[in-house]
Amino acid sequence: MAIRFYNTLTRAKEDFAPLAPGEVRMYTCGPTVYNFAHIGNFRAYIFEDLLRRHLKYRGFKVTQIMNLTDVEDKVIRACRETGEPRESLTKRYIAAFFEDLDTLGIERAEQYPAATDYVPEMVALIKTLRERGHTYEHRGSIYFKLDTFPQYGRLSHFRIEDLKDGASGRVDLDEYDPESAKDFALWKAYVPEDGDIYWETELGKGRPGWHIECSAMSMKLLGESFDIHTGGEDNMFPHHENEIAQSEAATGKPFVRYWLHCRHLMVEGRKMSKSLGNFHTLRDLVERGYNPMAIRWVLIATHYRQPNNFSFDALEAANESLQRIQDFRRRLADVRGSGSDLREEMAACETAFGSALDDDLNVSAGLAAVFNFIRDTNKLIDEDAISKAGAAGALALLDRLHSVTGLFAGAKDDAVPDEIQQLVLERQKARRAKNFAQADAIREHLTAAGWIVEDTPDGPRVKRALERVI
RNA sequence: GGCGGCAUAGCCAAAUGGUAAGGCAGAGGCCUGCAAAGCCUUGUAUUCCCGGUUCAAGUCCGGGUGCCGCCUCCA
Repeated sequence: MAIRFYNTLTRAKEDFAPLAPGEVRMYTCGPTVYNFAHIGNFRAYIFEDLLRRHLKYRGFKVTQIMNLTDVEDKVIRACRETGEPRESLTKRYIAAFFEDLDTLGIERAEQYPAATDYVPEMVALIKTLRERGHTYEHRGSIYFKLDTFPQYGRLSHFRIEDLKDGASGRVDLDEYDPESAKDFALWKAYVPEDGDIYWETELGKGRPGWHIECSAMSMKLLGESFDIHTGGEDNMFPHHENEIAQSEAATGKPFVRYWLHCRHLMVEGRKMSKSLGNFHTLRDLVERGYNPMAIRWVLIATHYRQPNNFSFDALEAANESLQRIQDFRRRLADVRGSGSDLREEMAACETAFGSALDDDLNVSAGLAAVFNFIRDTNKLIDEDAISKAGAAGALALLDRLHSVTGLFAGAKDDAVPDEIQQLVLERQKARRAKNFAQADAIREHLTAAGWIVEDTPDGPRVKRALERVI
């Protein structure tokens, strides 16, 4: 069955076929590096991670580009307020961003171009637009003239005349320069507030507008037409709409074939906001002792086009689910007997999982397939009806599905320290002597140290308790 | 004011118009010295409310209610 994606452009699920067979070129809108990213940002990055991983799982060669916006109003404001030079400020937050990606097990894109490294490309693109009559100048800034691009609004399904100037409250219309508030800046003339953040170019002294970087970098690195472009739903308008206008007006070619947008994250049923006190950066949660993989689970387990309700109850549930998977892996690793090689069960699981993901990344249905497999296989393990090869195959299956979801890894640190092992042995001795009081005391001691003992027919098994809330 | 989306059990969350997956939590049981893990059983689910279409509606249509996103630089 074909892979299908919901394309914002057509508002329908479409069969996916890349321009070049076997190769997918995708551009995923990245962070503005003026602050630590919050978990809402990471919902988008994890959705994009799932997308690239599933495409790879399906055999595509993936080239993913994610931009780093290191010059933009908020960056400049942060520099002005802190007095820190732009270079060092953005460098710090870029480093933090990559740390966060690692924390959540997000695979690296092929390239992370920074906007400031592509100023010449942006200038060239703006010059092309100027030559083609799509721009006008106003007080040294260069704007895109929307009425030269009649297709404007095709992605967000907005009609220009329906847009209400300033309705978002973000623009002070009295101070707004262009001929129409809907025209957007390609190049912004230098103002004193910009400090030392400017470029001397053929377009004058100033800096690029926000939207132009994505057009310039994506077309430079992926070609004038490419397969997939993603972002959060808020990027649909105006950012992506403007990218389409800039790119297609400049090249005359279709810019992007599949536009995928993910819905926002809510926290405890409300929109995440500082004033509601439910605003969380990844770092906050990790510092508070939450398991990063449980965070990944919560962020990934809801279909990307559904609003995802992040809650601490859900985080706890995700932690338990991870524990269940790790226990399952441990049981498989201990299988020694003979019996079923699980061939049919594994095929059924992987088929169900794969077709769920093929269907617009329906990860919830995919997880259900995995849990069904886990339950059925656990039953067989209880009955001692699985071969060693079958258990090894099941572990290999989990590894394959892990490559898509990043959720099915084994326990990170299975090495049991000698002193813990010693206590386990002592406890076992006490149990053999029917000295259960002592055995239980040792067990409590182990639990306090973060280790859980399970008595099995093959003897005691010790595992580390998963990280959880402190 | 305009455009778009969502509402499924205590929580999280799936479901080509064909009779409501899965996870977590809770309850009972098997197993266990006791646990843990695992398994079994367990949720009358009025699928937000009111109408309608249909042999059949969580799903389609209309009207409410609530929430979310966008309307110039927020994933």
